[in-house]
Amino acid sequence: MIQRKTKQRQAILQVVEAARRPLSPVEILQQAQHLLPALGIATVYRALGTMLQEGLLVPVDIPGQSPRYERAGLTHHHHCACTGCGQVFELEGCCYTGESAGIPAGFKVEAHDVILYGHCRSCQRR
Amino acid sequence: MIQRKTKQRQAILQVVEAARRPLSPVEILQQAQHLLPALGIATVYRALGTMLQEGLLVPVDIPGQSPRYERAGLTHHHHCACTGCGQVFELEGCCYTGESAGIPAGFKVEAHDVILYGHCRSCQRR
DNA sequence: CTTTTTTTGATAATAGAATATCATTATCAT
DNA sequence: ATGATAATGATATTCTATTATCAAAAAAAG
Repeated sequence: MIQRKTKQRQAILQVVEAARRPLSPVEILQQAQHLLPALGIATVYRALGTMLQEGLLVPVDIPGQSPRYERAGLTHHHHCACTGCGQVFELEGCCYTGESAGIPAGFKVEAHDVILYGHCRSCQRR
Repeated sequence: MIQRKTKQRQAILQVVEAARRPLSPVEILQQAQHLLPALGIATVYRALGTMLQEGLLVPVDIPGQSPRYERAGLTHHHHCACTGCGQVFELEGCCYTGESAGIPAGFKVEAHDVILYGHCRSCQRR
């Protein structure tokens, strides 16, 4: 699969790398359109697909929401999500010890996720 | 909203209460059809909706999957999900201490979730 | 600059889950 | 048992996210 260097992909990557939080495809589209107003949503999905394959990005899944994406290679961390506006933020570090009771016999844990839910500052007043 | 006692709702509630793990709407449909073969998916969704409102059930959200449901009132716990077959299992207790670094200023944490991912015994051999 | 081939953007198509519709059936109060 | 009305089941519809299509534009190579 040959990859050409296009303005669109550069803009998309730039937006994701500059973000301090994981972004959804639509958020990426909107922010990248500040750089390239004609950018289309299909291009965003295509770029996300190849960047995932290339290992430049990783998905961040929050239940009930479309997947977010953040740049790969960040130190191990988790996220918190605002129930009001849907924004997702990064946390630092991880409290998970690797031990849990009740794991079914034979189940091999390979990954884990911790998500905090709440309301962000702007959504407090409701 | 008046609630009549129907065979369908009894079967649905019975299936959820008997399950040792959270079930998706389709899983509930399939298992309840062992009791009531003519049961339709619309009835399952309707029953889940009212049972959620009544507080009989609570949703269990796993990223990228349709929501599961389990009976309400269980002690605080979390879940693990098999990446192979998609089954979700209950864990016991909770390791989350309530402290996390990097919470954005003004963000008020109201809930949290911990999910372990891996492969269950039957999905090991692949 | 020209040619070749990939990428783009607009939009149609698809897929999956959840909801709405409505004639029929079942429940409940009398 | 009967009548009023809620619930059901089959299916159509909606909704939303993602993918496919294809002519036009852009990138890379010569």
